[in-house]
Amino acid sequence: MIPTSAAPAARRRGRPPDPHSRSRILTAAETLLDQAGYLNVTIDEVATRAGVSKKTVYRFWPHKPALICDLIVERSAVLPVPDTGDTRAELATLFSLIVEYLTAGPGSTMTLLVAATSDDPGTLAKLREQVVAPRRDIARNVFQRGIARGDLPADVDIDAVLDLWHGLVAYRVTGRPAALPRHTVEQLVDLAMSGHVPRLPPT
Amino acid sequence: MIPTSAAPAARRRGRPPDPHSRSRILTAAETLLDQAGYLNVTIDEVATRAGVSKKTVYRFWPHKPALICDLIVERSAVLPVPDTGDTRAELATLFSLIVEYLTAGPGSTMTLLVAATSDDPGTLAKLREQVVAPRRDIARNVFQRGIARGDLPADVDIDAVLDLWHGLVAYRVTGRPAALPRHTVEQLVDLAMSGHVPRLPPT
Amino acid sequence: MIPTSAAPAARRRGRPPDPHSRSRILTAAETLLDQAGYLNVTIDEVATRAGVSKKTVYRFWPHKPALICDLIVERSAVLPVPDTGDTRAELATLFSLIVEYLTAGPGSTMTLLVAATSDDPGTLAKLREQVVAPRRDIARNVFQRGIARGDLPADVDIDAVLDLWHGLVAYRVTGRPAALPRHTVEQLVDLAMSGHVPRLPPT
Amino acid sequence: MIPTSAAPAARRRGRPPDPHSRSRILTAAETLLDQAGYLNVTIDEVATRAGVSKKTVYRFWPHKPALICDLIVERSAVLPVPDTGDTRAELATLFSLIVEYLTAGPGSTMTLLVAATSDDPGTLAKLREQVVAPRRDIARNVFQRGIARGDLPADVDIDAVLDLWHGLVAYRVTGRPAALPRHTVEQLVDLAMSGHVPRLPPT
DNA sequence: CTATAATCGAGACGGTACGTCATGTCTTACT
DNA sequence: AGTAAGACATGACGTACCGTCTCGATTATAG
Repeated sequence: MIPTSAAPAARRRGRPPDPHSRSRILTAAETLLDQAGYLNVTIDEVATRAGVSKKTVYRFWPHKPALICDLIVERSAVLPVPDTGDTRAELATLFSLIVEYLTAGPGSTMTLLVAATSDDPGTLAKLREQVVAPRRDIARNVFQRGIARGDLPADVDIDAVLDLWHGLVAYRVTGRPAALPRHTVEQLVDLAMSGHVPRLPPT
Repeated sequence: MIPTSAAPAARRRGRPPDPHSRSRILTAAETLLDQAGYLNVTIDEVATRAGVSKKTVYRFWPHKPALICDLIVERSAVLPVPDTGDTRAELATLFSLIVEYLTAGPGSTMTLLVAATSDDPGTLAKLREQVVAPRRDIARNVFQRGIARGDLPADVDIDAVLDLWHGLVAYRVTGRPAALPRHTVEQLVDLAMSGHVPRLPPT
Repeated sequence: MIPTSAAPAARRRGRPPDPHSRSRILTAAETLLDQAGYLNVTIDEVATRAGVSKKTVYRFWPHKPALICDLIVERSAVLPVPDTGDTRAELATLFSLIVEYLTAGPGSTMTLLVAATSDDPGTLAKLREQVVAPRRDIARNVFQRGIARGDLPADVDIDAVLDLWHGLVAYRVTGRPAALPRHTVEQLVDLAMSGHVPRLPPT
Repeated sequence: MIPTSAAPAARRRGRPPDPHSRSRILTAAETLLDQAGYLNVTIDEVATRAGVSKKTVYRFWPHKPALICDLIVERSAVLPVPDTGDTRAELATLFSLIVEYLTAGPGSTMTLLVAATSDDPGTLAKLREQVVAPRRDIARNVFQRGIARGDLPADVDIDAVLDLWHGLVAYRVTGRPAALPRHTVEQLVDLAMSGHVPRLPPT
């Protein structure tokens, strides 16, 4: 057989880390999370399903919440809301992405994870910096484009509006399970378009 | 008139459960919950502090989540929003009660509790019927009084408005920690007063 | 005038104890003992099977070992070895009664009960006074009749012989389960008849 | 010659059990057993004293009786009765070792242990195979040496004699507490030496 | 005929041990 | 060096039995 590997310079010693492990652990954790819920995810079970030892899991993450946190970080695709020139359409897109994220996507675990991590500021901070903040920036951009186009008042309290939207969706998922009808979503977008939303205080 | 008196109630036998124990357990659990958080509440510790055996705890509740559930049920005082004739003031009162409930009150444990109960539909149902629903009814009344007075449009989608408000507060507490400034609250009340909120679809 | 009934014996007031309870409890305990063994006998279960409350059980006996003790006491029929004039036949009868008692009768629990009661001198004493001692007296009589008839040496160490016999049977039941063949029993009786057994030391 | 070497033994993986733990647990259990008796031995306490977690205890043994069983197995030193050429002296030594074993040694727990294991045939079998049987073999050898030397009849029913001896001692310890005087022991040895003991049936 | 007093069945109670399980760390042997 | 297997300390879980203690019903004597 032909000796492949053309003398890779600066040979590292020892067995190289398995690049697949990390993602296999994340996949296993995700499956379990969906099936059993956060509190029933077991590191033992994750390791078994990933065909990996617990040691390896703990090499990548210091503890369970950190693992779940990363799971959410990596699975939280950035909000794809292209600049189409149509402010109303962009807001509608944004809203439906929020719904999808919090309903079926990784965001549905967020609330719970945050609750379970309430005594672990580090993981909590990471979650906010790497998941919440980037998404919020994108969402904010959508509003700012609308303001720039003159479609939205300049003093719209963007964060308040986004928190209202996120909050509504999240609450209908966990707190008081109920559907979110199409027309309610459209009304909320219309209210934003017409400026009937919280405004920033005059500086 | 037919006296709809219920059946003779099938005489119970044996020593009745000590209602004293029950409330002492709940009190101990509440203290622990406030001090250490849901995940650190221990049945052993609750029993010890209540001066009660573990067996007695498990006689009243089948497992930890059920205990905490009852704790929240009993401690979730009904929303006291008296009919003052002033719709705007009543809405403001309602909003601040929501804030208080979700920030410092029993509502702050709800998320984790709901998660821990995910495989116990009974407890979950109880939580919703005895805590969420009654509070929602009271809140709805405040809006209906406003409608009756002509201060609010008849087709306000009350549940949507309340979910928006609850959601915003909950999200600012857990998901994206941020203060909820006074003026934002007032703007939200004003928007409701002016009817710039979701409406029910025409039937 | 009728003399007011000489000494009405201080008539007790209140509901009289149910005379059946005691024996029904003993019967239930006996059944359970046979089925599940001493360590698996539960007062709860005994009470349930006897159709009686635990309170009633504890009215008759202070604790579990005492109940089992009484069970053995009452079920240990006195050794019926009639004086037939035939010493050898009487010894054989005695031996087979010992075998029956320790193998299938109440005696089979004795060893265990004694072990379990090792820290309860009171119950232990009762057991010895009311069960072991009376049986021993009868057994001793059989030997003394043999001595009186001149069939046995006067200095036979009766207690040693009886302890040898009891010990052998008990050991074959619990310590080293094995059958006790007929011919072994006969040999032991023969050895006693021929005086080849421990003797009392010369006083 | 065929090398009867066993299979390559299917290489075990993972961290091997710490043999240190095992013996420390046994030591702790032994201390507790001596101090408090079988029924008062607590796995929690054993684990604490051994500086070991309960889990570790349950890794080695499935339940308490199994632990105590192993304790007795390991602490039951084989009967040291050297071949001195003097049959009578050897029998006396054997008898006194039996007394010591059943009086102060591990044998005194046997009864309760056997009872506690009544629904676990495996543990029971182990107890008999590894404790009772080896001791019996040694004891039997002493008699067989005596037979070979011509000091004892060839058809002595060794097991019967040994069961008589064990039974007597055990009975005087538990069933009918009484001293076992020196002269009684000597008489029993003499009876064996003179062949006045049960014999095997002619085959 | 009512008051008093005891027993009864049912079962809650404090205590204590049980045996199981999850977390996060550490060890061994293999690659 | 990195890994899979898996033992380890810690500590909560929920269950079982013991012996005690109510509760309301029942059943007798006493007045």
